[in-house]
Amino acid sequence: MDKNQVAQALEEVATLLQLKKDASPFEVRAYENAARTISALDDDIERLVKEGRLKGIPGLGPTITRRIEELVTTGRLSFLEELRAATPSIKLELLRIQGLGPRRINAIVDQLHIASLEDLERACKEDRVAALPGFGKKTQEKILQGLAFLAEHGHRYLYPVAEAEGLRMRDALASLPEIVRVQVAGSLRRRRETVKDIDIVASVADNADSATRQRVMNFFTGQPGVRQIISKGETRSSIILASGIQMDLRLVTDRQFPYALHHFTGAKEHHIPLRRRALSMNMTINEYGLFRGKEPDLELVPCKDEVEFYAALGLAYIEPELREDMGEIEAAERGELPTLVEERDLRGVLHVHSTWSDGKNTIRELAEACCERGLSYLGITDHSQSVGYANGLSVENLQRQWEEIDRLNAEFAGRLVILKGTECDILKDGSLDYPDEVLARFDFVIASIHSHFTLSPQEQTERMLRAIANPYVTIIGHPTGRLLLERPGYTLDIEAVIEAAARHGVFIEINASPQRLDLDWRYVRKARDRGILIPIDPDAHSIAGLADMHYGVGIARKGWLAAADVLNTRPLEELVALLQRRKASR
DNA sequence: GCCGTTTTCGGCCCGACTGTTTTCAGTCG
Repeated sequence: MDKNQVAQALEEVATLLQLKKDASPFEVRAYENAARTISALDDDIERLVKEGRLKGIPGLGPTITRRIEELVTTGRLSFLEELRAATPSIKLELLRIQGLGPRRINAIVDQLHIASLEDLERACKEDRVAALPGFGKKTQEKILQGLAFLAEHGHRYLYPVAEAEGLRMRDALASLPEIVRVQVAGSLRRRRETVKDIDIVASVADNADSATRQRVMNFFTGQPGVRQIISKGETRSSIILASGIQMDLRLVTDRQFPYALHHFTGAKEHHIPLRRRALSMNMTINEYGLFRGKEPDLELVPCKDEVEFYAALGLAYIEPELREDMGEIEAAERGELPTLVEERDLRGVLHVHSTWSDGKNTIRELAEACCERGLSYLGITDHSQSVGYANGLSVENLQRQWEEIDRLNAEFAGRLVILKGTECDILKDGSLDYPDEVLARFDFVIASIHSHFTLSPQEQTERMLRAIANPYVTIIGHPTGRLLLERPGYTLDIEAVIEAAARHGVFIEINASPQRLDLDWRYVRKARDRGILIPIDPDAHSIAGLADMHYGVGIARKGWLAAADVLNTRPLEELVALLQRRKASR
């Protein structure tokens, strides 16, 4: 049993607990905290349990420690099983409906004997929900809307969709004379791989009146493409856009802006320890300020931006991408946060498809586009021979492609170097899709899985480990094969993959395609800690696809990567040396 | 359920908006 399974069980306990009628919100939080604590552990959970070292970890008291020990040693958690047995599954389903929390869910299910979403819809239409104490017509109508929304948009959005909407609204608001500062906040600013809603924070002058705020809110809710107004006040309004995504605007005075921006950037998990820290320093944090002292003698600690905000708490500035309660506060305290990689640090690209396989542009067109982007090398990696659907290259066609690359390199000399690469399939048994004598002739080899997704976790891991051990493999492509919001990755032991890659000197890519963003940022940091250099690869199938590097950089930053941790920030000579060192070591 | 250099009991991050109320509960972020 690994720590993620333990964390998942604790999270499930928290979810089920809050649906109990006499639930204590603090008990719920205790399990949520414990789940986070466990997933942040560096040590092996089974060893910690065996050696009795769970005790003393902050956040794990006697009860939860006992429960974890039971789970790890027996593989079962009786407390969780009791909770599951006592909680109708419909209550869990209803949690996904906006506006329905534990209290209302209990009232609905227990008093109206609702067993399905269809039951609930019928109860609403028959006015039985509105008749419940504490409910009314409007609540019932909201529930109906929530049901419809869940049916249509019960999912999250890919980062680029949300980013485009967020920037469009930010720019529209910035054009208003009433607005002093405006910025996108929330999970979008933290560059999460998917986004549920968009938060925007804007400021008006410190002396702005109510009418000014109303004008801004009218503008916001009156934008083209607003499908529905969920709520509208003078400091907060929520809308649903035509794309189905929800957008919230928070309006504050300009003096409050840095605090509000920080507050609405989150993550909630980052705020909780930060506020605890503030309290220990005789300060309190809310969205309107950082205050010293206690009520009623609160004194604002002036901050003109977030840098000063963190400084007031004795911390180095924490970039939004890092605000996930993954150790960033401790690192900021010690002054050990990395300087995160930026797009302009990238010197070249290594994972690009051309018309030789399933790409839309010729190598020449791609090379020109790279020059325009100021890049100095381009790795062409068309698919290998067995990938029929993607027009994979036979050995014969490879030879012709290499001749073309040689000609183009002569033509582009001094501007760009084109490297001969391949995205070579990892076959079912872990062998590669070209013979060794062919692999030996590439400048570099990306090895990827594109078939047999349903092998057992053990088989899939062994398959991947065998590929990593192949001396001609330079980079592992999209290591889990996930497609965000579509399908999970193939099940394999990613920690074992990282371990093997570190041992063999193989790089693991961040596939920058916004549908993939694979390696996941949570593992990027682990790979970095094991000394693995990470290429940020666009997996471009066209010139436009080169721009996806932007999303890969976001994930690299979330994974704490500095420029030095990224393979393709290296100048050409250094990159070639690194690729050859790998060759020489076999 | 966890925690403690004011506390082993009584706190636990904090505020906006909505709707059903007539002073507040529920939900959300």
